[in-house]
Order: sequence, then structure tokens, then C-alpha cells
Amino acid sequence: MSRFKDPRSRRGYHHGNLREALIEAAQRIMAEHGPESVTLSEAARMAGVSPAAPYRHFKDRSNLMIAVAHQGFIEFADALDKAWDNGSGSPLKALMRVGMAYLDFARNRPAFYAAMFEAGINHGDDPDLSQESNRAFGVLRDASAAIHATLPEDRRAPPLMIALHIWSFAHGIASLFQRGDMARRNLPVSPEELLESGVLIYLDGLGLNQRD
Amino acid sequence: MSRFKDPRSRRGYHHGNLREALIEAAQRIMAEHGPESVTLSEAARMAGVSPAAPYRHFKDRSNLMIAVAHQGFIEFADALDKAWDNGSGSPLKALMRVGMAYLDFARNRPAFYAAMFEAGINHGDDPDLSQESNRAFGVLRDASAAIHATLPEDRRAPPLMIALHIWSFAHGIASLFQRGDMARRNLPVSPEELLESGVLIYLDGLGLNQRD
DNA sequence: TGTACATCAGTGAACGCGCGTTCACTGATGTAC
DNA sequence: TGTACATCAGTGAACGCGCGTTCACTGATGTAC
Repeated sequence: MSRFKDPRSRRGYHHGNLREALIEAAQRIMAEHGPESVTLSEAARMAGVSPAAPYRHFKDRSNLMIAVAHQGFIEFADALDKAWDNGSGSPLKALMRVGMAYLDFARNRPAFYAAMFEAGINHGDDPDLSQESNRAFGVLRDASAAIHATLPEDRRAPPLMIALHIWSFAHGIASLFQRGDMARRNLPVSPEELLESGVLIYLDGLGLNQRD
Repeated sequence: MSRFKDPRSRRGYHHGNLREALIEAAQRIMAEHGPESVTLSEAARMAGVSPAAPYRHFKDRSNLMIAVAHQGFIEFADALDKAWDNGSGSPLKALMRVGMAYLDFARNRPAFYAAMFEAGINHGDDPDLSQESNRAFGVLRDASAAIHATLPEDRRAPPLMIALHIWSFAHGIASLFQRGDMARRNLPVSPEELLESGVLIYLDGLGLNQRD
């Protein structure tokens, strides 16, 4: 796969993997020069093909951006699911792993993160996109449901609400402190510590027995 | 002020208020066609001046975007401060007002919100910008300190940490559900209810007496 | 196993367009005296 | 109160550039027989 990243490694007339190479190129452009710098021409150049070639795979620029977001959600959902690991360990530990995976993704895949959440792409428009985004959220829902099952009944919030709370919290931390702008702010704690402490306080408020 | 929004209302050779008119125009372009569509030329056109005129006020396009973000943070800090209202009512009520103002701003000023948080502008680069952004966060810090003072001592978290938690939470909800992409998701609750319920659970975890 | 053919995934030249930016300029405004 | 002058904030024409997009084309690949 990585041999296609280098234009020089192309052999012959057909690229063989152009679609993926263009997504990869778009992602690199975003990471290095911001989302606004992504153009079909530049992506074609990086992939080592003529400027007309991308039109075999993408109708236009925005189509490419949607593909980047789609790929991002696939990897995002995979990462969350791997962290979840079918809830191994205690529900609390599993939930925390998912939260940390969320932060990791925002830090290590800033271009994907931007395409997914900040590029103004309408998730409803693309079924594939919303399917993957639902899969990612589904992991958080599972993790929340597992936590929910351990809570005292009189203080239970609906599991979906718990999932939305935690998703929002993780997303806020990731957006504010894990990338670009504010990441350099002098915080007294790391984003990871911020997430963990906040979630623990929140779960305390739901009556979680911390020794679970 | 609003008479400058309409190019036809210009009288004479000098615009008289071009800088503000360009910021206003950039904001409208962002709201209608996204951040990527903002160009100095288009902003000039909307303000009714020649494409060279903006260069009297902004070095380049990114300079204009920074000015938009700056103006956004001024209005954002003002809105939070007004909601805070010197902590009138109970600390809890005042904090909730600030949180709601955060969501209101994201909904009603999407162009500002995008310029402030999603346009990849480095806050550290512009002292004016970071000053206003600090002022906005300062309101949340004050509100958190007021809450902190009412908490039982054995469970107190540092007030700064409380502020960071609540900021992240509000920001996550605003980013995910209050604008564009996900705003149309079928949520069982409104963003406002989501914020309020989450904050109440969180403060419960800190031992807040809900009758305060 | 070879050949004919259809299909696919690229080429490369060309075009129109709008943006960013510069330039010498000019109309309007403010102020010293 | 008038006048001279400096300064400021615009004009409008021009340019180079790179992008998006189209077009007829061609090399490579796969498959029927």
C-alpha cells in the first residue's frame, strides 16, 4: 500500500490504487497546509498522475473530501472498537480506554478529525458516512450501557444520555486541547487527565461504586 | 452601522467604515457558503469597493480571518459576561446561564464560531485575540469559582479544573449538536437539556447541594 | 493457447475563470497658520 | 475665516497564477471463444 504514496514507485500506465492514493494525498495536504489547501490538482500531483485523472474516481473536490471523512470514520470506529475490546476488564476501565482512544485519534489523525468534524460535511447526505459515524458512536453507547448496568437504580440516567454526555465531553476536550489552536495552552493537566477526572466525577454523580 | 452593509448606501469616495464592513461581509460569506469561500475580492465586492481597497486594512486574507475571529471573541465574551450577570441568583443558576449562552452563541453565530474554533487560527499569534479569548474563559472561571465555594471541602476539585471540565462539555455539545452537521440528528433531548442534565450530574459528583 | 474485442484508467493539451497583488493615480479629509 | 498642504482611503487597470473541467486520445487489462 505504501508504495503508492511515492509517485516514483508507480509502474506503467495504470496507477492501480489511485483512489486510495488521492485520499491519502488529501489527508497529507490537510495535515500540512490545512483543509482549504486541498485541491484535486494538488492531490493528483502528489499521486503522480495528471490533473484529469482524479475525475475517474471523484466527481469533484467535495466528493474527495467526503471520501476522506468516510475513511476517517472507518479508522475512528475501528480505533474505538479496539479500545473497547468487548468490554474486557471492568466497565469503567473499558469506558476509559474508549475515551482515551478518542483523544488519541484527535491528536494523531488531525486531518481526519478536521475532515470528519470541521469541514462542514453533511453526514446525512452520504449513507456510508453516517453508517460509519453511527458505528463509532455505537461503541460509546455499548460502553455506556455496560456502565449503566452497574449503577444503583435510583440514580440511573438513560444509557443513551450517558453516552451523549461522555461523547460531548471527550469531543470538547479533543477539539479544544488536543489539536492546533489551543493545544499549546498552558494547562495544569493533560487532556487525558482532564478527561479521566471529569468522567470520574460525572460517574460519581451517577452513584458509581468506584471499586467496580 | 448597518447602513454600511448595503453598498448602495455608500456616499462619496470614502467608505467611512470599511474595516468593519469587510469583517461583516466575511462573516456573511462564511455563514452562507462556508469559510473556504471567504476571499478578499468577494468581501470587497459585498462592501461595494474595489478589490484593492481591502489592502488598506488587511495585509492578506488570513489577516481578515483573524479579525473575524477577534470580533467573534469580543461578542462571545460579552455574551457570556452578560449571562453571568455578576453571579446574580444562585451560583448554580448563574453557571447554567453561562452554559446556555455558550450554546446560544454557537447556534446564532455559526460563522463566528467557525472562525474562532475551526479555522485553524493560532490564538497565540495575536495578542488581541488571546486577550479576548481569555476574557471569555475568565467568565467561566468566575462561575466555576462561585460554585466551588459552595462545595463540601472534602470533595472539592480545583476551581480551574471545574472550569475546564464545564468548558469542554459545553464546547463538545455546541460543536456536535448545535451547528451544521449533526444538528439534524434525531436526539431524544435538546442540546440545552443535554448540557443541563450533564452539568447537574457532574456537580452532584462534586457533592453540590442541589437546593443551593 | 492465441486472438479479437470491449472496457477501463489513464494522458496531455487546452480553456475560461476568479483570485491575489501591485501600481500610479485621485478624491476627500483634517489641520496649521 | 480662508488657504495651502499633508495625509489618508479609495480607484481601476493590469498581471501572473493555479485551479476546475473538458476533450479526443491511448495504453493496459480482462475475457469470450
